[in-house]
Amino acid sequence: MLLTKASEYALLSLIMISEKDFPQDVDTLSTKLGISKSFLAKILQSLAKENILKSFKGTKGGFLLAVDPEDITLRTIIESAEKKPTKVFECSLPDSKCPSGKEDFCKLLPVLTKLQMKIDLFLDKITLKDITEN
Amino acid sequence: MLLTKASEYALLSLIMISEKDFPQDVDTLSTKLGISKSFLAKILQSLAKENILKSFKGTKGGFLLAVDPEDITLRTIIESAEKKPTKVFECSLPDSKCPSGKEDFCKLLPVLTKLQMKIDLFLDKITLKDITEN
DNA sequence: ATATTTAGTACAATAATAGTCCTATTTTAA
DNA sequence: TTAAAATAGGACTATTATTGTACTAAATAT
Repeated sequence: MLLTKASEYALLSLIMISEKDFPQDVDTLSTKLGISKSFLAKILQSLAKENILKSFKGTKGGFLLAVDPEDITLRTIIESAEKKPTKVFECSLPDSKCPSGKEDFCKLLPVLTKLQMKIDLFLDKITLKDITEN
Repeated sequence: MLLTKASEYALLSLIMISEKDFPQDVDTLSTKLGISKSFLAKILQSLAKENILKSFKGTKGGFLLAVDPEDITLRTIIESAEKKPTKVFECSLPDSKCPSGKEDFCKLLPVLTKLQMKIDLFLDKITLKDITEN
């Protein structure tokens, strides 16, 4: 699976947060989604660290979008939630064992890199606005 | 990560197997790749079960391609190795908690389904022949 | 016959994901 | 100015998926 629950929860929270113009707190959000409060808190904190969300402590605190929905791409959201880029594949063999043998390039890498590029392009093109509007 | 080592090893093995016209045994293949013999055996057995490979027991036994390289798609190989379709995402929330709320559809699903379709299309289009020839 | 090789299953180890818990800090508002 | 409400952060635990091992059975070439 390319995306984990961290991304799922991040995206669903962002949809909910973007609908309001006052901060949504983790307790409210996690209750609405029916998921763990602490886990969601960690995820939203990651999004805040990456400047997708602005966080407010204290009473009436919570999370607000830090930027316009059209400036937040799916890729940014997902990479922030997963705390690493979403990779199709990572070669695990040492060069010496690559069956490409004499030829000094891997036969697999070019095709999988092409797929990676397609995915990245897609995730870069879709913004939170695209998801929420309609 | 979309692909696990099972797919990586499956693909690399298929590249090697397709280069020979006599059966390649697991011991030889695993040694060449520098990976676990039993693990690779299980993977190749999966491929045989899905009729990607033909297996031969006994002395001089091993694995051979069961069909022409141009008839084996990346998707078939990967799904056989992973023993399940490669999914971008699987919704884990009950409908009642989906923040799409009143509207009875998920805002996330359409966009992620579109990505899934793009990936599937790509994996269906590439064959083992495309990978091996160069 | 026997050595070689795949088939199959049950098990074990490791790693990634998902989730919990506690304490500290900040902020609002009574 | 203090109490309550919230995020911040880190350490820890639990669960699940991946990766790998071990063993036994079945088939086959020589």
